[in-house]
Amino acid sequence: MSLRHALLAVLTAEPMTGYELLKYFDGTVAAFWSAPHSQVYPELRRMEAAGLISAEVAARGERAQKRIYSVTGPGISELSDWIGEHSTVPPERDVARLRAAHFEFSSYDVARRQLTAHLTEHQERLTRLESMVQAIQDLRVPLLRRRFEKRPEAEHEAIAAFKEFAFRGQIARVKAEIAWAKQGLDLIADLERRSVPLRGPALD
Amino acid sequence: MSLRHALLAVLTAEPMTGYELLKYFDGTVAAFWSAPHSQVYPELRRMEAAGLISAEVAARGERAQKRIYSVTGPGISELSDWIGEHSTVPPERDVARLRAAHFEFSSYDVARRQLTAHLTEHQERLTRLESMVQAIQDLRVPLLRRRFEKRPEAEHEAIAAFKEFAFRGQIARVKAEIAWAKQGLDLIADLERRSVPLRGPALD
DNA sequence: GTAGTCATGTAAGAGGTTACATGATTAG
DNA sequence: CTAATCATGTAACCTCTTACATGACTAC
Repeated sequence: MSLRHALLAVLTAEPMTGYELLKYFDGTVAAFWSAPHSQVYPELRRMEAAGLISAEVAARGERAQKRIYSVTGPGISELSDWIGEHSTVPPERDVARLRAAHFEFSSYDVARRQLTAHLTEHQERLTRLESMVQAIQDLRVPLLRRRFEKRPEAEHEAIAAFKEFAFRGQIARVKAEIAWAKQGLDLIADLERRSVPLRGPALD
Repeated sequence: MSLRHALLAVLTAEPMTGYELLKYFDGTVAAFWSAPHSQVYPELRRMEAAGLISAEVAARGERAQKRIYSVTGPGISELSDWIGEHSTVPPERDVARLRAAHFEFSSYDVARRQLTAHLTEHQERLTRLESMVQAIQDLRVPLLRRRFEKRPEAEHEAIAAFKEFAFRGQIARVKAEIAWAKQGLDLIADLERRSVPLRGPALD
């Protein structure tokens, strides 16, 4: 149940509404975790019921209201405990790899299209991730600035370092995917040039 | 719905029972996809109902029976179509990274323990994956040999190449994880040596 | 006989996706 | 006045996890 901890983690930066939280889930934090609003709003209610966060009902305009959530003491403890928990790596479920392992049921054209899509998708991801790391270094990340405001200056270095470290992990991963896709395209080019036959979708 | 295609992919190698399929899911194929038996048996029944596989009921001993599944023509088509389908990369959900991004709520000791666990877990994976690649190259993989027996020799090269390629993708990924964990341990050593304070789980 | 393997299920519940749904506020 | 944004829900459905359950066969 990590959605809960992802939400807690964001809320430790500053109190905010579910709606604002969702924007961070589509932006910065999405690199590690994301969730649709249909999952976030009910979870926030449950977390409130569990005492991990508290809501302040504020007015927006004349009639409308909004709930601004803050992390409570028990919420911080919960987050802290979770950081130290032992967790087994979840079983692999990788569609791209499963496909690639059975490209012989398709054609060189189809395989090339899949790998090209994989490549461009991860190249785009890489660009986003690298600009995030740059933004962390330049202290241009709003959420990070809020964190800094709440904590003594001596702690700032470690806070930023861990964020950057996490993003560097994602960068390493997408770079590995990019290299893999390129290798695959090379492999296909070679097999095709040498006219190595594939099984294809032939009925039997 | 990729469980279905993972099962189809394995069954194309040779007809087998759900039980045997599960062993492959714990062995070779587990590097890309895995599922518990409680998910596999019902799915096989559904696939049979959909005409993608057919079951031959065979006797085991005097009283007991078993169902040996084979992929049908429509099953091969389904697998082939799926190879070419466009699929969006699923949203990231990475507990290790989410944790690492918030290590400041913990202690250097706890962070080190998490990263060490990450490191050793992926080192073990690496060993397994590398021995799998070796086994593919030496043609010591039973499932691959069955595939070869069913296909003309000219196709063997591409079949093996795609399997190896897929495993190399997993190897690249775990190597990236290993490097990341090491960088994290270095980072922690440096911060700790310089006595950079962390927030810790302090209640506020 | 008994432990290990072969073989196959059901079911409750957690977590996640997708679609349906509503309404207020604000900027142009 | 109208479109975009703010704000929050419900519900059906699918996938996956975990636990409960059963029984035959085989080697010792």
